[in-house]
Amino acid sequence: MDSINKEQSKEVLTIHDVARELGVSASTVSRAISGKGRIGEETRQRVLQYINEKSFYPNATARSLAQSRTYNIAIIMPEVKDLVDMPFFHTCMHGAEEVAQANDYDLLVVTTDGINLKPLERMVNNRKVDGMILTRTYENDLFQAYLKKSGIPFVSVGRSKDDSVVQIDHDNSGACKELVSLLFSKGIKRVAYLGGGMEQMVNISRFEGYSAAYKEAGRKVESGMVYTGLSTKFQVSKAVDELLKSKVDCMLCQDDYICDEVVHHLADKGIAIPADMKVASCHHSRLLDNYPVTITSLKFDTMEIGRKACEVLLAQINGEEVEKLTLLDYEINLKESTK
Amino acid sequence: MDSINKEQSKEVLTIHDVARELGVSASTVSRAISGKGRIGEETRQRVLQYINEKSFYPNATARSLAQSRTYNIAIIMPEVKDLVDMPFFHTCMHGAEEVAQANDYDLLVVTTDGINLKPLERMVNNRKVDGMILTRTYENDLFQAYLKKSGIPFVSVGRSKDDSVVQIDHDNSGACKELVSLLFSKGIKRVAYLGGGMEQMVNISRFEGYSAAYKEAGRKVESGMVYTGLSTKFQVSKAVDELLKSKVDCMLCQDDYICDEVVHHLADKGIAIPADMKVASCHHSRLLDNYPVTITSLKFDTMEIGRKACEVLLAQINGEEVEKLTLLDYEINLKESTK
DNA sequence: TTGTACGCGTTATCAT
DNA sequence: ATGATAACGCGTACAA
Repeated sequence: MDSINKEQSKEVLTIHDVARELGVSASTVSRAISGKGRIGEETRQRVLQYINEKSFYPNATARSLAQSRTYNIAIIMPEVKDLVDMPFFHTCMHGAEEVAQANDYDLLVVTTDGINLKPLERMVNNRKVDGMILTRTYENDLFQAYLKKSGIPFVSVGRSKDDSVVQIDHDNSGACKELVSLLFSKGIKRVAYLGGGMEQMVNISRFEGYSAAYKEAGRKVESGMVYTGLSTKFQVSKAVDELLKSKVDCMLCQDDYICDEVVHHLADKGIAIPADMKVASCHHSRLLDNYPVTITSLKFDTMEIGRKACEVLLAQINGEEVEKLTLLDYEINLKESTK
Repeated sequence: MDSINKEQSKEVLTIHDVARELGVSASTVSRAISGKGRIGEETRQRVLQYINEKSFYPNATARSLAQSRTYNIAIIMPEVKDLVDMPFFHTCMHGAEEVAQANDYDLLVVTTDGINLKPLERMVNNRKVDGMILTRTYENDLFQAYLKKSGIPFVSVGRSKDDSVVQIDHDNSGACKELVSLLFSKGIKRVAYLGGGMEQMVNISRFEGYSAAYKEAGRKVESGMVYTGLSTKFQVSKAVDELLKSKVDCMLCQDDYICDEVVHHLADKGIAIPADMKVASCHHSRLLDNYPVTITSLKFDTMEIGRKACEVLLAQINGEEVEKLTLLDYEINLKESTK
């Protein structure tokens, strides 16, 4: 009587219920499910079939507690102010999620501005995740410093100044270098650079590539042809105006946001692309697809960087030795804008 | 000796360590932290001060197990194909996360296409979350049906055909109705409608509003002025071409994606907005900010819908009685395009 | 191969 | 007000 009531009142099955029903012990059921430890193939099948029939799913929380493993990871997302940044981070997140799911992991989102450590601390202290993915890196990165100190496994999407940090990135530097070299080889001599904030590593990498191309060509970057720290449309258009006075052949834009403004401003001025001015972008997005003239740009597989970051993180969580630096491939799309 | 070793080998503190150190019992520490149950103010302070000093944080997993509560919720995101959809869902997610964090909850992301139930089932079966937010609703919604059957608390961002589902939405219908009525009152008589797939509830709501405005004006919607199911640029431009033959005054676009194409196509045709044709959009995004002419549109606070959805879900999880339907406000921005 | 017993770190019930 | 003790559901060393 007692046992019947007990059984009926159970909302969901536990490993013990299954064990009792099958006349085996709970540990046997556990072994059958996890595949760890020796177990007779026959009983194994019997258990698996039963839990499949009854659609029993082991309690993830209990498993977490017993294994001190949450099967969760977190992805730290920046607060996106510019809409153009959103596709990158969102798609990256999606890639990470895909790999996470495939490994029976779940993905937790944490959004932070670039300053406040609180959300990170909370996540670390609560121990609800086994590791973290950092999706925007800075030259002086407080988040990395904190995570390193905390001891929690993490990887960074984007380069770090700290070599001990596990980094996954597109080869932004190599890509920009090759792009500029390619422009040179097409007879485009004076390539100007229009960039945003240099506190973000991705922007540093791109500028490095630009500089490297000049160096390899035996030339020096002319200071008058480089604009960085551009954050508003007005600043971009002003930079364009100044560059127009100094006889540049091509404007290389650090990202599609800047490129968007450059294209519009040139159009307003009645300057034809590519006849009067070449334009190229260090980052492609569909924003660039809306122009009458197609834009030469670098293309990175954003989903892939998310996937890779998650793969490396999981490997690290599993105690495997991982590469400190994983550089992903890029595509250079030569289009009309540099013809 | 034994106890010293034990203490030293501890990686992180537990509630028992704290208890032993303070000469109290574990339950007292628990009470001090949770605030539940009676406890002397003096000891309470003593415990709180100690755990603050030692920066002790209770193990979230253990707490989950004991309370059968995960302090996690999931947000189900659609796989975004159109870039224009991304801001909505991403911002909505951000809003939800904000409220979640504020309530000591964490947010898990699950991306699904509109068909495959597996990711949802996995989430439900694993019991890693206390509830879910559904962010895209369909007229015939398999996800809602499944979640309802599963018994897990959930809310939907967007309307549902099922009245028993807890829904949070902008008043898309009301907004569209008011917009069209406003256009009528400005002397704009023939307002055409260009919309996408009618399997999504948001699109159904908008069209309902459009129809309602006609009805209120004592007029009937002319079938030749309504295009739905538009999904490619080509389809949109073809619809525009056809409408141009039939003397419409204004093209009302269901979303910014369609509006974008309409604006571009009209420009290609040399048709001036608003002189030759008025244009309005049922959804605003920064995509619309890039045009030479500003576009009349509806504006919804996307962050707010995410926040609200999370609030209602948490209330529901806490066993509170919640409204079945929460409609959020909207803004109508009258701009040049309908002057 | 299988079962027993204990640990994982809390919360909650019942005494005191 | 506080403490002992039993859950919560699973994993695992150890024993059989």
